[in-house]
Amino acid sequence: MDSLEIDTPMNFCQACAVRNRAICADLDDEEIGLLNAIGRRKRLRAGEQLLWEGDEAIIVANVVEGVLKLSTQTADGKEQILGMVYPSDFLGRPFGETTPYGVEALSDAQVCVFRRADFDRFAREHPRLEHKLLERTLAELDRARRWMVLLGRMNAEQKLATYLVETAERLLPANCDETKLGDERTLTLPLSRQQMADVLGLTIETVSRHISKLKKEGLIDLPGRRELTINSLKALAERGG
Amino acid sequence: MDSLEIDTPMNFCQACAVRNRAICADLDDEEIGLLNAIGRRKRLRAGEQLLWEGDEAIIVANVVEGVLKLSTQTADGKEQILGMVYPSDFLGRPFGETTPYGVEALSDAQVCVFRRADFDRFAREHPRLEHKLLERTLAELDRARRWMVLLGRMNAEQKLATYLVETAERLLPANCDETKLGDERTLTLPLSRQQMADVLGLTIETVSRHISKLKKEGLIDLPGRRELTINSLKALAERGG
DNA sequence: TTTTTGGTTTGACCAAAATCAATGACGACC
DNA sequence: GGTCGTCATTGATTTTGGTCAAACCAAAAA
Repeated sequence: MDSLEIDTPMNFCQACAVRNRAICADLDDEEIGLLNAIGRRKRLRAGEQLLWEGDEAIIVANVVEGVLKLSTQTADGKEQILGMVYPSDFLGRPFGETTPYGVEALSDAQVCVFRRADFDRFAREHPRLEHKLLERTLAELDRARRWMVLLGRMNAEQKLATYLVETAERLLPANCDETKLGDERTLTLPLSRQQMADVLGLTIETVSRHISKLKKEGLIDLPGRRELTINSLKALAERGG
Repeated sequence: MDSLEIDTPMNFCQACAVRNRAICADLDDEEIGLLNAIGRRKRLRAGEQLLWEGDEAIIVANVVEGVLKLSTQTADGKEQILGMVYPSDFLGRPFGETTPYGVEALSDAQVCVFRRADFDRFAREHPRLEHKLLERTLAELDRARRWMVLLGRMNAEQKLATYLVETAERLLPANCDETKLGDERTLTLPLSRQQMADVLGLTIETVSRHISKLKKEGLIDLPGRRELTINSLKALAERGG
């Protein structure tokens, strides 16, 4: 299957949901028009793979909608999730020969796809875009390094608590605190237990055990397998070290 | 102490040892002159700290000579080394408020230091420099992510073997192989056992034990505490998973 | 030379997480 | 409503790496 298969022409950047947050935010109308001409909108179903690890780096993309994971396999078959990308995030490896990780949609998703060669050329000719990309890449590097501390120096409980706090901060309605009740402290986990294990460098059993432990201790509740209620974000954050 | 203390004015980029490899490589003479005007050469002694974690991001720098480590502390006092920088590498956090890691010289070193504000302005006005910085940052992100796999999914032996192979590949004379004898397969380790532990997310005892194990098994020899002889790079690489 | 010092090695023991193995629960589909 | 398949939980056991403590060693200082 051709990975540049076109689902929808990307005609209307103007109406794009992430127009003001993605790396194209600083471009003027003329530039947007040019970018429009080299990009294509693509829809992905949950579970569909956009890029394979080690592939020639043919494409890069902007996320418009949905959540995707970046991940890699070890020689002995274990998986490590390297990062998650959300709407307005950029993915792929510009200015590189191969894509160093696989990309898979975790939910149904929409992305703007560019051939890497086209994108590289466009970027070099448009410093404002390159600047945005640089700022994002620097922020991503900071994030990867914080995650290195989690992977290298935290125990299972700290890893899990840190992950849950981070997830809550991203997904829970803003300025939610302990005083809120019910739904407002409940979120839908974007990852399965196995995927959490792959993010945290643990096994599924260890994740499950520590989630149960946090529940038993009253810090969280589990209305459903994919539902999580935070009873005390503060206490949870303290467990994160 | 003012961290912009000047040791030597950075007058002669032309004569700089890393002139053709650092991010300034693509600049023309006029641009180099401008960059020259905002940078200062600084010497560091082994063990001296250039940046403190959490500091306002006042400065960024290019490494001219020596090796430095980027590292961070956890709440419970453990250290995680996030990366090492070598001559021609860039360090610091441009376009950011705070420096997310401490920087310490592991050997005597020389760096070109810039006030962050000056550097940021210069970079925005010189897309060729920004492009170089972007390429480096992307490469660094790839490297950080590969390290995440090591930290998250490898056991102690795999971590150590991987580290030793990587170190050998950087420090051993090029195209060295098993057929070589004696000195040509021996290198000086740039890190102490404790620092290796901090890079690999282990304790010093575990590092020591596994080094002894690899020695007992004949894959390596230890002529001195800081000396390492590789008997079989291939076999060592296999241990790395 | 002897002493001191700091990094390193080694051993005994312990705790945490992985592994192995059932069992349980939920949703999709018939 | 029942059955299948997937995912999650729980328990028993093993393995790994961490912790604590002691010995070791080499280089620098006295």
